Amino acid sequence: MARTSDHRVRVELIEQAAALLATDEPLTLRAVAERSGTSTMAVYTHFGGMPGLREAVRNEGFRRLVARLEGIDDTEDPVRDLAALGAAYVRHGIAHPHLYRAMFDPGTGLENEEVAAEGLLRLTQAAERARADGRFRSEPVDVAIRQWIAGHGLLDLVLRGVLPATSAAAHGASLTLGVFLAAGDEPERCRLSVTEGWSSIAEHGR
Amino acid sequence: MARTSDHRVRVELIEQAAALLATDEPLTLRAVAERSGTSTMAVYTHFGGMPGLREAVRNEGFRRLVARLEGIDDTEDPVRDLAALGAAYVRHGIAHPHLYRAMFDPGTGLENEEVAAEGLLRLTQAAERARADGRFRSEPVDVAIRQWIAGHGLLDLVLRGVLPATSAAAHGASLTLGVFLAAGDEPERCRLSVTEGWSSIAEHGR
DNA sequence: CCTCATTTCATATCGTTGTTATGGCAATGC
DNA sequence: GCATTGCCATAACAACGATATGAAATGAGG
Repeated sequence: MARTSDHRVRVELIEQAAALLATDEPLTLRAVAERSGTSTMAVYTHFGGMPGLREAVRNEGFRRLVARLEGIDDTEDPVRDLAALGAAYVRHGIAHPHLYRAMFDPGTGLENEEVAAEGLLRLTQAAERARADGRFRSEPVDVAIRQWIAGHGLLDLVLRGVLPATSAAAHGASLTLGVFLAAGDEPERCRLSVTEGWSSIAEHGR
Repeated sequence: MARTSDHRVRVELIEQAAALLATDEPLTLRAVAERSGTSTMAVYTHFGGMPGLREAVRNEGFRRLVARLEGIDDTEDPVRDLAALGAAYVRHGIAHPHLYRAMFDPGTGLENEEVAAEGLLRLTQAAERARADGRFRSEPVDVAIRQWIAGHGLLDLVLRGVLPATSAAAHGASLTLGVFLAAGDEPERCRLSVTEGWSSIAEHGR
């Protein structure tokens, strides 16, 4: 076989596709090929077609998001950590709107289900620690899913322009607080943990 | 001018477009024209093009959703009513997945912003009553927005197939409970109101 | 070093999509 | 009764994704 491992073209195509999305230009087969310095056939040899390329971009988006979440370190307050993970999720989405939008666009989703589950696992682990500490009574995975739902709903409405980005922090913190209260946490401690967890991310910028 | 008011073709086009979406067929210009018994130009005379038709379908979706919400009658428990509105929202989206998806698909959104605000107003009014009864401390419109965020996030993830539809009720009720707890309601009363409000809708079917 | 199988991609073409141009037709206002 | 005006059928166009075909490049076996 010729060229066993040399994805230079492959990663270039993904990169240029993401660049097109980031600049609001329509993601078209010919545009990606031209900007990558190759021809349209390259997309077919590497991804089998345009849907394959889109899926590759989507997986790249999930990878970056999970990497971002894994950059959040545990502290002795798991509720704070879970709030910090939710805040990082929302801020990452706002910082990379087109990539986040692409992550939830089309079709199947085999590989990205794995990496999405990997990201959700991180939330679940924090919820498990919170339950071990006696602060949550609900099933940890349910708490994680509900915070994901809240973050995704907030992000989706903000990125569609129906809610202003300036209100994201207030709504996000309040929703997180509600999820934790419904899970059984004590109101005062909970409010403190959520405030800490959410503000701990604010500095990071993007 | 010929034929001052006769939208027969207009509503037929919208109807057939919605029918295409409902059967998972691709919404294409020629398909809509053929199924409506007319030609492609009709779409341009009535909607100015394909985006205009899509927007008309979207507005129709909003109208139906708001009509559904306005079918929820007030009781003496505003918290229960607000929960019932959220439940109706989620159930309606699950019952009409393609229409709900179309509502949040493309671009501008002038007219539908009005009708969307009209639907949100209904939630806000219930939250205002809850605040007048001393059960909520938060700003009513914020409570309404947060329940909308939760419902939309849940609906979006369910309709994309990442969450099973069977789990929608449990997550929806828990998220609603959390929003109300974060707004300041008393836990026991709140849990009762949410349970009542959510189950009051179950019978209605679609 | 030569050959040959295999991968990769450049060119050309096709089917389908949304859009525009053109003209006929029917209904309305004077 | 006639011109005007809105409505739509027909046809052509541009752009898109997809496919066919063949040339160039690469690595393995003798």
